[in-house]
Parts: sequence; structure tokens; C-alpha cells
Amino acid sequence: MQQHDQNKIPVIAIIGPTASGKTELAAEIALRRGGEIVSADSMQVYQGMDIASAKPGDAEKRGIPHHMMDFLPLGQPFNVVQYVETARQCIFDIHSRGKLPIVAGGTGLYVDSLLQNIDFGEEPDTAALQQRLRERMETEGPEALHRELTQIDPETARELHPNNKGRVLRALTVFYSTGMTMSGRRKESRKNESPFHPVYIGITFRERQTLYDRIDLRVEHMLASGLPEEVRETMALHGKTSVQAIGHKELLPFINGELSFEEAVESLKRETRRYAKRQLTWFRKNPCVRWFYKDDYDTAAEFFAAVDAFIEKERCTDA
RNA sequence: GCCUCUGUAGCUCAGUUGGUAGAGCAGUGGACUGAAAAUCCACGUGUCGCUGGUUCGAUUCCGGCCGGAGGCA
Repeated sequence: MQQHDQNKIPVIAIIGPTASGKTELAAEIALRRGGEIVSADSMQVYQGMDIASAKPGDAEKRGIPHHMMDFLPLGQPFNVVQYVETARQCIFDIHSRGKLPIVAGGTGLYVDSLLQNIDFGEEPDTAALQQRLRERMETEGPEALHRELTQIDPETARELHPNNKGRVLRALTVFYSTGMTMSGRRKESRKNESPFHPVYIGITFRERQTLYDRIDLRVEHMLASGLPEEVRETMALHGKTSVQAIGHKELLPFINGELSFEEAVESLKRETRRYAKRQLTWFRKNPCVRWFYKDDYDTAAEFFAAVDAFIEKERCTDA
């Protein structure tokens, strides 16, 4: 299948939309093959967001060490760069102890940036610059800044719709703070070959409705497990990254009395569905993923066996 | 039982003075390099409730039937 350099660290990557069963599969594979899990999830890093982020409890972890999970206070911002920095150290560490690193999670940008060894480079503090650009966006309008980007970096400008304000702002910030264009930097970021040899396992379903039914069930389960209480307890603590958490974002209007419980729950389910769809769009473009359709298997045991057999085969072709 | 209103996209509804119809939401597809559970883009054919009639032509007008809402008995 893929060319394999003996010097590279083998890594299993388990990806798929939310509520597809990544956590369960990862623990199973870890158990079978002596692995440890590296979470690739932008919300599981936070402490105090156990229910909304569907963090595995002790029973689900099955004695397997889980990394990149539950270590950051809600008020702290978090981003890909921090993720890649720490997660790659986790992988090296797991490998050095003779264990198999298993990256599992739904944040596609994190998984790919980590395994493709994206180098984000150094960047000075840009807070003041960002603030200035944001103000100009307000007064001059998004089209003006988009035109400005066209002068600086036509390639990136062409790919960004003027309404995508955050990205336009970001591209301008990169240029004014480092002197490099966004497109130039993207090319630079792939210069170093990845030290990892990933085997991508994707979980999906033949029928989209099957996934959506699972999402509804999971949401109901979260509500029964005390999601509203979790939101109440943490609402004052959120920082700019953690406020985005699906589950908290949608229940807050209910807690503040702006929406009925039913309306808030409906919106929570809808946003989770949309999130799952975006995740699928992201992962589908990766040709390296070997997809497993979960609804093709009658039992979980058969599904696990099929995935495990595939991993075994990959290992043999490598040798 | 009678009267009035009503039945159009998965949902809420608009519309056609008769020439087979369009919004919002839902949904689908896509993009994605320092907030990514975020951000952004694109996509609108459905027996116009059923059935007769008038008409060159009916979702539109008329009759009947069926469903829903309200009013009077």
C-alpha cells in the first residue's frame, strides 16, 4: 500500500464524525496491540467539560493511558500549534516506551497537522496588530481588507471569500507580523518530512440517518448525565476557545431563560449534526483513509476484528 | 348538522387577475495552516389534498369528497 520508511514511527489514526465510536474503537485497538491513546480533540483538552466533550470515563478507558485530555483550565485558550507541539512529544514518548501510539479524535485539523508534521513557524505577539485590523474591518468593511490582501497575497485572497473575515484577518496578520505571505508560509510548513508513518482508520456509516440517530441518542444521554448542570457550573469560567463547545453554546440560552429547554435541545442536536457533516467533509478529502462502514457489521466484535485484521495486514506489508 | 377559514418543498408559509410555482428554516455538497465543536461558500421539481366540471390550457374558477382550525346550533 503506502511506501514505508523503517525509521518512521508507526501511528494508528482513528478518525470519523462525532458519535461514531472512535473512543471505543481506540481503546479496543490499544488493548489488542499494546497501545496508548493520544486524543485529537479541541475540547477534550479542557478540565470540567467532561460531558459535553464526551470524555471517556474510567470504564471506557479500560486501563489504557489517554493523553492530551483533561489538562487545561477552561479560561485558557488553545490552538493547533499548542496541540501539535505537545501531542508530537506524546507520540515520541509512547514509542520510546515500546507502545503503539494511537491518535484518536474528531478535530481534523489537529490530526492532520500533527501527522503531516506541519511546521507553523515562529510568530511574534500579534494581539495589538490583530486588534487594529479588526477595527479597520469594522470601519472600512470586509471588502476593503480583502482587496488589501489581493495586493499582498493574490493566491490566498483568491481562495478566501471576503465574508470569511477571520481568515482574511489572519492572512493579513501573518504578513504584517512576519513579512511572509500566508501562501508562502503554507508551502514552508511542509518542508520537513514527517517522522510518523500513519495508518488512517475512518469510521463512517452507509446511511447518514444512522449517524444522526446515534447523535440524538448521545445528546439525550448527555442531558440525562447532567449536561445542564455542567453548563451552569462552568459558564463563568470559559475562555475564547472553550466557549465554542457544542453543548455549552446551545444550552446557555436555555439557562439564561432566552429559549425553552426543547428549543435549546433541538438546536444542540442540529449543531451536532452539522458538525458531524463538516468533519466528514474534512476527512473524506484524505485519500489515505481506510474507511470502515460500521453498519456493515452485525456486532461490535466483528467490526473490531475487521479493523484489527486491517492493521495486522498493514504491519506485515511494512515488514 | 349549518356557516366561515384552510390544505402548495421535510417544516412554517408566500404566490399565480387561468399559461404547471418561491422564500425562510431543515437538508446536501464543498473550502479549511495560530479560535477548527470555529469560520466561510454553493445548491430550491414539488402528484400545488383527492375527484369531477368549465376551458385550447386548472395549482388558480365552479361542484363534490376527504383532512385541519374556528364559529353557530
